[in-house]
Order: sequence, then C-alpha cells, then structure tokens
Amino acid sequence: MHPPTLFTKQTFKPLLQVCSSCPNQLKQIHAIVLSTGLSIKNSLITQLLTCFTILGDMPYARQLFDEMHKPRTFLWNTLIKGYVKNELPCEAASVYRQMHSLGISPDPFTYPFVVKACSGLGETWEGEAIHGHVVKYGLEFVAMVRTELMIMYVKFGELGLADFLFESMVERDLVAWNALIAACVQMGYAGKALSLFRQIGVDGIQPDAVSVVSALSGCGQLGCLEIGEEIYRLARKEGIDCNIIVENAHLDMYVKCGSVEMARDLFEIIPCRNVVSWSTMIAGYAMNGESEKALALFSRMQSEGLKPNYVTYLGVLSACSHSGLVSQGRAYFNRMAHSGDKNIQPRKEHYACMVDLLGRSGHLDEAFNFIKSMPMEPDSGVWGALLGACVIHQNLELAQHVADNLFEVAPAIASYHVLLSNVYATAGRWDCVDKVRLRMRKKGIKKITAYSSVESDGEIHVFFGGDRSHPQSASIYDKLEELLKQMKCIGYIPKTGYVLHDVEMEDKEVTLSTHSEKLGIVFGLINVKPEYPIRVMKNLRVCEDCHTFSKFISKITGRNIIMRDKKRFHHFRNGVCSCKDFW
DNA sequence: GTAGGGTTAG
Repeated sequence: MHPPTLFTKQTFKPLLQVCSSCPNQLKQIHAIVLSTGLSIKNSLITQLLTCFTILGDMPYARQLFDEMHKPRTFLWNTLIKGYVKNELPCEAASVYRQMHSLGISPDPFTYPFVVKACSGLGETWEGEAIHGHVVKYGLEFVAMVRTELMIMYVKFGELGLADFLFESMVERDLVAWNALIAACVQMGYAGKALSLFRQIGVDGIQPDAVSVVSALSGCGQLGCLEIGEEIYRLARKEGIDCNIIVENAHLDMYVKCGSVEMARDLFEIIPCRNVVSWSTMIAGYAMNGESEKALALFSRMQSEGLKPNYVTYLGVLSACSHSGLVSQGRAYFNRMAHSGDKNIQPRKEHYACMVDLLGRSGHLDEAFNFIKSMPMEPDSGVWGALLGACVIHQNLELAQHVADNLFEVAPAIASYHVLLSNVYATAGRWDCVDKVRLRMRKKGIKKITAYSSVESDGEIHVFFGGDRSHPQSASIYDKLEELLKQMKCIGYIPKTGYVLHDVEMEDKEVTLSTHSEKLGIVFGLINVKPEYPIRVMKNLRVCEDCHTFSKFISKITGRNIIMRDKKRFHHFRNGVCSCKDFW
C-alpha cells in the first residue's frame, strides 16, 4: 500500500478541524506525516503551530516553529502571540530578540504583543528599548501599538508618559480610552481611572460595557458606593448592554463597599449567574465576616450544579480563616487536594489562607509543618501569613526563623519588616526594633503611608495621620476631642503601646489619637446623613486602638460604621464589631 | 492569514 503522494492543505484542513481541541490527536497526525518521509509544507506546520499555541502547548509549538524553513514575519508574530497568551512574557521577548538579531523585519502586527510581553516582564529598560524600535520602524502612530505602549507605561508607573502617548494619539478610539482606564484601575490608580471615564465624551465617544466594568471596578477599589450606583444607573439609562461581566463588576462593587445586603439582593436577581458571580458573593460574605452564609452559599452553588474553581475555594477558605473555623478549613482544603480535578489543586494562595487560619487560631506548629509539606516553594504570602500569626501569638523565636525565609523570597516588602519590628516591640526588644529600622533605611525600603478615605456627596475625602489639610479640619479635631472625652468616661483607654498587625510605623509626631481612620470616622459623623452608615476605607490594616475607638464611637453615637482595611471588613454597631475581635 | 480594552482571587 502506498502512502498518499503528498499531504496538502486540503488533506490537513478537515483533520485539524476535527482534532483542533485535542493535543494528542494533533501530535499523532504530525507523527504520521513525518513517518511518511515526505516534506511538509510550511503552511501545514503553520496550521499546527496555531492550534498548539491556542491549546497552550508552547513547547510543542516551539518545536514546530524550529522545524520550519525560513519562517516569515507572520509566523514569528504567531509564536510571540502564543507565548504572551500563555503568560510566558519572558519567552515572547526572547523570540522577539532572536527575530531582531536575525534581521527579520517586524510589521505592525508584531508590536502589540511584544509590548504586552514587556508589560508582563516589568523590565522598564526593555520596554523603553522596544519603544525605540517602534519609533525606528515608524509604527508609533499605529493605534494598537500605541495603545499597548500606553498600557505598558501605566504598568511601569510612568503615568506621565502614558498620558503623553494618549494625548498625542491620532485616532483616539474607544478601545484606547478603555485600555487606559482599565490599566489605571488594575494598577491602583482608580481615581485617575474615574476621572478619565468622565471625560470619554469629549472625543464624541460613548462609553460601552467595557468602560462601565472598569469604572465600577474602580469604584469598588475606592469604596465609593454612591458614585458606583450612579455609574450603573446611567449605564442602564444609556442602553449600555449590562451583560454578566457588568453585573459581576456591579456585584463586586457592592461587596467592596461593604454592602453585603445590596450585594445579596443583586446576586439573587442576576439572570445568568456564572462562577464569577458565585465566587464574588462567597468572598463577599467571607470578607464581611459572615462565614456561615459564605459556606451555605457554597453548598447551594454545588447543589445547583455549578463547578467551583480555585478562586471560589479561596473565598471558602478565607471564610473559614476570618472566623477561625479550623476543622472546616482543613476539610475544604483536603477536598480540593483529593478532588482529582487539576483545576482546583491547591495553589500557593490556598496554602497562605490555611497558614493564616491555622496560625491565627494558635496552631503555629501545625501551620509551620503545613508549609514544610508544600509541594511547591512557599512565597511571601505564605511566610507572611505565618509571620502575622507569630505577632499575634508573640512567638519571637518562630518569627525570627520565618522572617529569615520570608526576606529571602521577598526582601523589600515594607509591611513584613514592620511586622517583624512589631514582634520585637511587643517583646520589648527595642535593640532589635532599631536593627529592623536600620535595615529598612539601608535597603531603601519605605513604609507605606497610611490613609483612610470616606465618600460624602459623591466625593472622596482622604485623610492621613495627623492631617490638617482638610477644609473642615478645625471642626473635625474639635469633635474628635469632645468624643474622646466622652469615651474615656465610659471606659475607653487609648492603647499607647506598640500596635499589633502590619500597621505602619507612624511618625513620632503622629499620635495615636489622630490616626487616619479616626479622622475619617469623625468626618463621617459630621457629614454623612444619620440614616446612612459611615464607610471608612483604609489602605493598611486597622490598628488595635482604632478598632476599639470605633466600637466606642458606634456605641455613644448610635451610628453604624463600616470599615474596610487591607484584609477585611469591620462592621461596628452598638459597641460590637462583626469580626468578634478576631482579625 | 495575523491586531489593541472588561468581572472573582493575589
């Protein structure tokens, strides 16, 4: 029997269509063709290459690429795109460098992905070099290239350069607006993102669902409920398609503003809830300390036939962690590990969650052994969780050991140095505290300045510790003094000793009584209508004294205070906090 | 023949 005389595009096309989602079958086809000893046309390898990049088997795609005779620019582009889509920016950049050194001319389609690879790499010099190439080839005004360059500079924190590229864009279309807004939100510049969102109209362009998603996400980040509501209402009025992604962003905005009830009501009426909606709601309950509801929702999700993913499990474990449900946490973790489903095998984040749960509940040894049992290298999140637990339980010896490991994987994260310093401080080891501070200064590690923000009448008011820049400062400080007096009469004692948790080391002149969250709360008391809760958002963890202060305030004023810190929500009502003082 | 923007977690 003779083999087919020649494999052509026509032979392959139907085969590839049938097998395009199955890597093994594709590989078999490739092997059969090779075994005939006939030469394979580049166009056929091209089709295979595209299939494998989509399927995510980049090693095989690379092998195919290397077999090709003089691949043309289009194929280099395909390979680069494959690496970027499979989150391998390093490989993508290296392919581009190879292409460049071989003198292959790039085309307008080359750069969007090369630039995206640079954003992912985070190497500023490399990004700037690529920008140079773009200019050299005269491609800087190609809209897609420019848009990607703009995103890259936002990711590098070079907002000025991003602005310049945006302002001087020839065809500044909706995608360019959306790209810039989304990049700003993702990098934590939500205020800038919202101000851009408001300006979209100046180009005579209407925002679409993508713009609204980013804007809502920005509102969640800032904790501005009123602005978020207004944006959603307008989107509806303007007839913008409020698809499931918009609704999920809407839901997330409620969650991040601490409005669990509003989130729940919305969740119940979202038409086509998907795994993101369920995960958001579960995590929302978890963050707000309603662990029973989170776990009940998780059961309901499964009984409705929806498959949880690894993010869903993060919500479940964090629910356990925020409420100290140790045995349940262990059970959920084991369920993941033994599920046989590779999509929900525990990742580093799940280990970090478990370490947090075990450690804060006082099982420090178990937490430490748990880390040792990890099948992958623990990252700073995992070690950081244990260090946090060491601070709470004042285990100096373990803390030092943990810190050694932690600083090896993450030497420059300020909050971890602060945590270690707090362990020493609590133990009265001021010599060691000084050493930590000295090390931070030597390495140029700057502590993050704490601030709190409060929304009032659609505006965000930001307060730093000891801040007197707010126009209402005088009345805020007067009211604060008056309240402190009242509180002391009913038993409030300022905790002037060293604070626990990863709270910033305040400058010496910033006294405890003027921490940013206290100023925020008092501002809220003066400005927020009595029927509404006061929502305070803090960029770091709330300190112990401010936590106590808030409980007293909620008691003496009868106001509800919702405080979001770096990790969770605290709902203060009538002298009690929803976290039950376990945080 | 190929192309830029969106939601959960961290």
